Amino acid sequence: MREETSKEEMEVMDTPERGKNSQITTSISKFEDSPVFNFLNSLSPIKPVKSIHITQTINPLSFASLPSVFTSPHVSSLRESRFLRRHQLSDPSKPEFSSDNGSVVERNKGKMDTKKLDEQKENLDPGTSNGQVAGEPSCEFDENFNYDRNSLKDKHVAEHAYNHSTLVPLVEETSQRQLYGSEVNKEGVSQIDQHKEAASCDWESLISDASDLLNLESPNDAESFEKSVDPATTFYRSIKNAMQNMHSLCPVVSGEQVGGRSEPENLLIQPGEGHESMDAESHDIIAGSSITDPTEKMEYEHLSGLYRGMRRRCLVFEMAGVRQKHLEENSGSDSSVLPNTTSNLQLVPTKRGNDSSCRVLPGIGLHLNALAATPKDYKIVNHEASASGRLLIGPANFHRPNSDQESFSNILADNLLEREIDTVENVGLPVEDPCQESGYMANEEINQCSPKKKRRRLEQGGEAEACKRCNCKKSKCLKLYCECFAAGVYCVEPCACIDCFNKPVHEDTVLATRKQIESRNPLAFAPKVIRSSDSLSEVGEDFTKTPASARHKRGCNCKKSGCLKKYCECYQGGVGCSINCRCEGCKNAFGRKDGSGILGTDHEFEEDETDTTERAVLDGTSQRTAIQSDIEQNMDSVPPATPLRTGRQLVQPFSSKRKPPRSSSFPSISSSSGFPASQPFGKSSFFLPPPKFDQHFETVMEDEVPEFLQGGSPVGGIKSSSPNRKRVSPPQRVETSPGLRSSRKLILRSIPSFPSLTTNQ
DNA sequence: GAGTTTGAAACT
DNA sequence: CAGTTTCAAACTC
Repeated sequence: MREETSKEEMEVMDTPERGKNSQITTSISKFEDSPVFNFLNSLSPIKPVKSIHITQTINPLSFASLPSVFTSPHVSSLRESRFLRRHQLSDPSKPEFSSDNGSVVERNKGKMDTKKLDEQKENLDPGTSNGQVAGEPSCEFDENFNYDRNSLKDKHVAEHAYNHSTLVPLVEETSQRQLYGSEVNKEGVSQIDQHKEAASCDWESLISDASDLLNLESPNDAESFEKSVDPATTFYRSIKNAMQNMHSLCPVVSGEQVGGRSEPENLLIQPGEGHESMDAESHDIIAGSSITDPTEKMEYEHLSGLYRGMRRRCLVFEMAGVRQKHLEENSGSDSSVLPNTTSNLQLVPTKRGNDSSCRVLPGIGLHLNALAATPKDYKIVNHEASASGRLLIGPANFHRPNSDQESFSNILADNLLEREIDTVENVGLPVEDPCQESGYMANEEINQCSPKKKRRRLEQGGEAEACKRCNCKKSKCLKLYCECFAAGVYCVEPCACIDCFNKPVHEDTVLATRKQIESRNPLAFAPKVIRSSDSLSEVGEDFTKTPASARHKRGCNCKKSGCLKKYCECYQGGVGCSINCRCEGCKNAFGRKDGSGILGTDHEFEEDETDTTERAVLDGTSQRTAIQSDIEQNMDSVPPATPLRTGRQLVQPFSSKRKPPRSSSFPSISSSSGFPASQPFGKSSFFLPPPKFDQHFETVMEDEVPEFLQGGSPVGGIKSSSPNRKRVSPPQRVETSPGLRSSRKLILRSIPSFPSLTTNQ
């Protein structure tokens, strides 16, 4: 097993070393062929996998890594990954490294000195600074955990390296550097300590840089990184130089050679490393590989940010009910990778009321919880729908990176879309970001820890969640009037609500209320805006389209606003009006009901949704169609049916498939967040709500997960049921519209299955 | 910051 | 299902 992992790692490392890998594999194969090996194999149920396995294992590893990421909230997977990278790879070239270091340092010390923090804050954007600072606490554990892991790994590596520096093919200079460093350390413990100290110091100094980097997000900060790193960097450099010299002297060092020689050693070494270390490495490697590209890094960051944002409140929400389970489950599921993280999250003391959100993390919102609860679901969701991932926040995040790049890409695309949308909005529409970023940001960020505002936006849900603040005076924040509640998040300090019951303290009440609402409208907490992943990815370029691609499940009922103001949920969600809308005088900039809008016809939307849903579910395109059709059909009959996702089932509580009134629309986020039970997909939770852009995200997110819902297109179906029915009625399915719809029809036919899904609830 | 407008949510 | 009321956000001043 280990061997495989090591191999995988090697592969991951990719680059020139592959040749090595081949060699290694050969050696391994020899090893395997040995009588002893055979004997062992006979004893062990585990069949010896040859080099081939490696590839497979890699994936698993990646997954494992994901969870870790997931677990770490604020810091977000990114940091962790980065962090790991650093330690393991200690790749100076990467700017992130510095940031990671910073985080690491903090971890080590527990917390940065207030002064340092302040400095960092100053350096950082207000939003980011807040997020980091606030968020750090929550993340600390995770970070620490990672740190430990890294240290462990480093130790292992060092040892191994020491014996067989060549063994570690990892590779690249950075990795080599570490190895060398480790070797050096071995030579003298004192040296090691010194190095560590130096490193720590560097880390600290780096932290600020890291924060800056984070803000900047510029991938190419190697230079800055180095500068910032000074001590550590210098140290590594010296080591590196020495290593290079060594290499010059001894050709062996090259990965290939190493692989050839040490194969056996490698095997041993890896095994030696604890699972954790393995995971960490894998993570690191993965991260490294994934991150390698600046663009990728960016994406990563975005995602992480989103996740971060998402986590906050939603998580909190669920904490109440689910927490315990989640904790257990999470620990269990994630445990492999991040057991600590979960605990960490929980542990993370929330500084504020908001903090509760942080706490929540562990619990996650109901939706989230549901997701968390069922790891399987997670995976599914993740893979299938990025959206779900969102809700899940954690999960989604995780998955994306490793397993589903597609989802990842989708997410990224979503982000892009959001951005685009922003641009669009700039053009005409108002952006809500301000709230999020400005006011909420701080709080939210704090909770989330994620510095990046963008992410927040992206995470509609997150934003919504994060940013959302309510002002409820009479509803006690226990009705959908309350944005927080609707989003499935607890109210936080920023909220100006009166007699608020939407707090962790009143979990029972909140949950009960949610159930009631869901009983009425299963989709009440579902994302309001559904976006088809397809639309995103496909549309991609045309942000104009993108908005259109997404739709409001229910549709709006605007009469005076012309769907040009936030009063309009469609507009607010950054999506065009669709057939489902009953609006009068629709002038929605994102797309008019009549189809005159940017996007074009509602039909498209519908299609998109269906597509998205399908995609989310199937990944496979071909399947999609079938599935979509099914889904759509289901939707008609049933809500979103999310057959796919188990979560859906939960989500769908709404008994009546159709009925789900509009609910289908709800903010995915909310749905997720809030009432977890119903919608596992929490995904939506991320995005959903209000947020305009966020919504986009949400929509996106939703697309994936919600897709189910959508798929459900249900929206339409649901819508029909919902108050808006009028709009709905036309509902999509009917297909008044030409071409696109026709497709739908087909889909509907195929559908039948759904009902069962919906039935679950 | 107060008041108005708006449309969703909730209620009948 | 339709109509009305309630509510809080969005908006305006």
